[in-house]
Amino acid sequence: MDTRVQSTAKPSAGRVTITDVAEALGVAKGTVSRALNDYPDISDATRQRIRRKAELMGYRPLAQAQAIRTGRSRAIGLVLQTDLAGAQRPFLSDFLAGVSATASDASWTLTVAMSAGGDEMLSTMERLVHERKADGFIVPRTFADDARAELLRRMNVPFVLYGRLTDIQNSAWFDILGEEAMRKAAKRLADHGHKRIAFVNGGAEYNFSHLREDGFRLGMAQSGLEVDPALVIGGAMTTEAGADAVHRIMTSPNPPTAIVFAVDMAALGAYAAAEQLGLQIGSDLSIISYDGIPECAWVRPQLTSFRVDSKMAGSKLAELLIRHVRGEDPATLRESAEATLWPGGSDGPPARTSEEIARLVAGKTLNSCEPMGGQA
Amino acid sequence: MDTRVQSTAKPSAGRVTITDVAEALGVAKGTVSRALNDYPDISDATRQRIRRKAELMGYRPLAQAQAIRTGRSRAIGLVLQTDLAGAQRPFLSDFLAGVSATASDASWTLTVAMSAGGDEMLSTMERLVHERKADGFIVPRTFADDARAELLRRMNVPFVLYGRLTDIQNSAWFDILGEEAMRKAAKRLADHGHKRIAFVNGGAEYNFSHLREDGFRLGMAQSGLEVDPALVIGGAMTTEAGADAVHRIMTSPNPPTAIVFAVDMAALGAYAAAEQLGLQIGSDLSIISYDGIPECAWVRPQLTSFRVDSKMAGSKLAELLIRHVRGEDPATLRESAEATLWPGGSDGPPARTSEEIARLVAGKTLNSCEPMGGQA
DNA sequence: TCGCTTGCCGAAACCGGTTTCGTAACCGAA
DNA sequence: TTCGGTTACGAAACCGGTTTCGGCAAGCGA
Repeated sequence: MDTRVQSTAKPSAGRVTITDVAEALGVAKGTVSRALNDYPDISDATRQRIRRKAELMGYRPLAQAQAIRTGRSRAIGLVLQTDLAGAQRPFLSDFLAGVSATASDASWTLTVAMSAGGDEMLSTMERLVHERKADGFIVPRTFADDARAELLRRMNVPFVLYGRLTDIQNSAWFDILGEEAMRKAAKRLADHGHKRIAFVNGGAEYNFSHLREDGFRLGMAQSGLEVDPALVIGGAMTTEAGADAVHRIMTSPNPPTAIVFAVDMAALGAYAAAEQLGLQIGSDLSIISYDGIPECAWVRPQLTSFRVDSKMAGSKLAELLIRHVRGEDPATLRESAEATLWPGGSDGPPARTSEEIARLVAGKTLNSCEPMGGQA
Repeated sequence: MDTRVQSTAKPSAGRVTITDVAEALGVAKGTVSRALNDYPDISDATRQRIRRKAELMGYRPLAQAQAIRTGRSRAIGLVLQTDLAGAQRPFLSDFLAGVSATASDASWTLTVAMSAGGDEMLSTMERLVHERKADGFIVPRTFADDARAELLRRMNVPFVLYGRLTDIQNSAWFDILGEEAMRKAAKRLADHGHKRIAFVNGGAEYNFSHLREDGFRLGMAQSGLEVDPALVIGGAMTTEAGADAVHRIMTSPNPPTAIVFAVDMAALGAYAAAEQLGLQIGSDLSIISYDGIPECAWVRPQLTSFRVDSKMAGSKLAELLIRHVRGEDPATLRESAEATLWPGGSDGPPARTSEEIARLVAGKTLNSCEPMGGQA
């Protein structure tokens, strides 16, 4: 009768270790390791035998244990900026879903940290690398001059940028062609019959802002329209900033009949501003934006926007990073995708001329102007 | 020929290891380990000496290496449900910020995974445990009967629930007292002068739904009002479901003048429904909700809601989990907090009686009724 | 037949820690 | 002075893997 007690409080509680597999086959554990890792000095017959047995026993190597020798633990690092919580809120969930799905499929995991910007973020990344909690990083929201990329390059840690970098550095990236969307937005408005079209850009510190402005200008040029420098405003990343920009633009002497926004959050500010100025969005003022955040469907009329598939982006970035860590040349790890137009009711043929709008607005602006009231 | 990319550099590139510290002091590395881990058989003098030197050299133990012996890698696990992406979107960013901040302070890290619900989620958690990528879990959105909690209990893995559990199981949790908010919401509406108040609840599978309904009923009772069973609808977790519920409630023979919602996402649906029915929110129909998601500030009038501090919740949960993993009795690891009222313009004294509303609505409902048009 | 590769695998060192075990040195009591 | 018991630490085993090293046997050309 078997009277053994199972109370072994070993840390390997229940796990199948490489030693178990080796003993079951009567081979050395080094042989098992080499067989599973495709070393060339293991015969095909033995490799097959070990493979099958390992599979059968449900052996899965412990990433931790591998890491202390190899330095790699199959973990993707993602450090988010705390003070951008509002800006990333709409995307984060989808983005994480994409990253996580791809990571899981490859038996990788995802280590997430949030920190303030600047040096704190850099030291967080350094800590994760030193503690081997991340083999490489996804770097979201690439800055025109990105300290994170610099740090990682210096430490020789693989990374993939979400957003291209201007300088011709040897880095991997995935990006959505925002400039193409901006070009199409300008053309779409021109096709509606708009002549004076404004552009509200995001922060100049982000690399995408420059690209999107280029795209807008290209679209205008292709439609035979001129860009009035007075109608290009930058730095609008929030609803408040967007509302403020719209207010300034629409109260100028020669207001536009349409506005292209680089980011949805700014475009949403147009609704409050338009209400204040007595303008109807979709007729008096057409707007098209970019991002495709769910809030687009909240406002009336719904915001026409170019939708970015954040889940796909996360998935792609994870894939590129894993390939990078596995040794592929980063220069070959560059991909892009396009945003797709989601038409709402916020754009259409101009209902009034610039002069009519100016008169209309002039009547309203005698009152004080508070960009956005309430909780936000 | 071996084409794999072998790491040529030492894995410990630049790191200070325990051996470095031991050699620098001329002691055995076991001694360093015991000194830093507060073993009782190390003299105070030696302990101090080692502590100082380790600090000075910038030694930080490698969680991975510790893990293969101790089984713990100082990592918090968080598995999110993919198909709830929409529902968690508003909170996720803040929540992660809280978890991450507390984790970082304790030199812990956060491993995030997303998966579909059901068995896939359970096996994801199992994988993370076996691979030692998580020492314990934060379990968000507790179900009334929660398979995750069961699994973790069976595997003897520490976890902390975000949301109480009904059965008197020996588990740790943090929770916001939603029932208290619902009670206050009912009272506030009663104080406005409302007599007929409806309640739109979340899904019955969530434990919080039962608690919130109890809170609503308590508030009604305390205000001397009766709850009409016809005015209590459950299962509304999305905007569409909320709009649908409002439509059903307001087209009933004896409609209410106010509605309390268990979740903001459902409450937001009231705006579309009210517009369709020709009702003014804030006067014809008062609504108060719960969650305090940023979208509350988007709608007009702004939604009065009880705001949950998700960042604080994440932070608390992380703290409780770490203490749990460190050995504290889970029964002592239970905390709660209250949501705070954020007044908007969506509630006020009733502008019409139930009969007037019924007549008003009757005139509108001749047309077809589409709950929500557009992209969403 | 001999010597030399070459293929294949076992043995052992190693990674960076933790934990067990054994013992020298010190202590107070006899 | 001797003896038994602590105290405090070194040495070594161990965790679960990877990687190096060396040796045996088969294969090959001379």
